[in-house]
Amino acid sequence: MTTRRVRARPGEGPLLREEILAAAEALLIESGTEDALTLRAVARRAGVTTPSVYLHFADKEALLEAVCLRVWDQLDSDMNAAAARARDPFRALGMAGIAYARFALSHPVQYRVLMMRSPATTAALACHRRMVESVTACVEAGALRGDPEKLALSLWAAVHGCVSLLIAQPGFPWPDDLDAFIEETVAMAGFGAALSSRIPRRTPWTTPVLTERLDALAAGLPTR
Amino acid sequence: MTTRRVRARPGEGPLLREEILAAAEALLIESGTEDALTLRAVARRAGVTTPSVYLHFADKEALLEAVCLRVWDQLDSDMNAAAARARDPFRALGMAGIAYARFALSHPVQYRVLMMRSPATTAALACHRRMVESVTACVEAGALRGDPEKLALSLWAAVHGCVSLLIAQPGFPWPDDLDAFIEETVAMAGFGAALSSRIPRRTPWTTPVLTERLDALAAGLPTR
DNA sequence: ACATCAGGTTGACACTGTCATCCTGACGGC
DNA sequence: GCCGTCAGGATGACAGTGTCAACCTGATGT
Repeated sequence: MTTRRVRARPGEGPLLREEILAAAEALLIESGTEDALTLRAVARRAGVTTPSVYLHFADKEALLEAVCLRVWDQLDSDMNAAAARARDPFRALGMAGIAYARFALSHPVQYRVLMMRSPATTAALACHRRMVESVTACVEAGALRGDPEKLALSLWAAVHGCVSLLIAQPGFPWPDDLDAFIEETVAMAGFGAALSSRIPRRTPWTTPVLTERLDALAAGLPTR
Repeated sequence: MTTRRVRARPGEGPLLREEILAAAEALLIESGTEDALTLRAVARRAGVTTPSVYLHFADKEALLEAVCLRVWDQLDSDMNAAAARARDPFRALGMAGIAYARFALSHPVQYRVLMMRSPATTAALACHRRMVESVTACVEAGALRGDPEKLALSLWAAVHGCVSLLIAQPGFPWPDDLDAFIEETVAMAGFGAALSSRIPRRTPWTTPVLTERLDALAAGLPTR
């Protein structure tokens, strides 16, 4: 214990909490993995003994969750800002999806901890709620049809799967242009929701008919 | 160490490897989480001392990966069997996607370990390769257009995201009918790939036009 | 001056992955 | 029948982990 932290004065207790969070966040970002987040390393970095962490966090898991939730507020404002750049609700939905992916890739450790572990449901609920808002606007505008809750779930799953694989499988031979891949996945999900929500399940469509209609539809769209 | 395992005779060395794998798999399934897989628990269950595990596995991570890879062979045959139930390639693609989701939900621990951790890329490669095959058939049949590799990635991402969220967020308020949710997500991805692959990026489509065309397309499809 | 209590520290416990070292029993050669 | 050899393990130990009960300490209100 080389440099010991000066003791907080009474009433300034929560001050240490912030220092611990900052130390843990730095450790997480520098190492790139949550395995490096040991209580001893965090305490040493905060200039405090190990058990002092328990004065502000119930256990290691609570600390880890608190650290990762720290960046989560930015997600909502990111998605809002991105959606605001398009007045059309359906395009705004796509913008929000791309913003979601960018956010996840900007905070890979936090995203993995909160979304790929057992119960970090509060963060997941925030994601879903935000999605439902954008989807509801699209339903009201007529771009999508059906239950916004379920539509949002499927759309969310698609973009989550994209960033989830990118984060968890860095050794995979991903395409060179990741931005393009993300955009294409978001587009697939959006167009898919628009089309699929118009086709009742158990509809006896056949692939040749579908192919012909899709070709006709695409041919009728304006080209740049 | 109550019941000690009878020692294997020379030449029967790999026999213990299977017993360790079986013990580890049982531990994984009974507990439902990989945290319960400690080397001591595995060794005790196999009737062997702890360091003996190192005779057959480099370290704990290698054991965990080997255990989870044990069920992975079934995925390929599951998807093949499901795809074979439809002669149409595009419907077969959907069947394969649903089979993928069912497999993942049947082996949640193994799926999480192999797909939501840092480098288990061999399993991911197997998934992707299998997807590319189904997608290639759809491209040749005209249902999808574009690069099968990228199309497969986006489709895979969608279904992976779906099961990934279901596995990692069990506390989330999911819809009652999970099968329907999975089918809808797969349908969204499939229809989305079909439509999106026909619309070049940066196409200046507008939502009202798109909505009108989609409604017309859906109205022209046969009803049951 | 004194009791009080927030804000820590000390020391320990059980448990983990991992390793160097040693033992043991079956086999082949003579 | 005997012995060396080597695969197949067992022993004991080490450093590191999360966690907790017990203790200390210094500022503050009175």
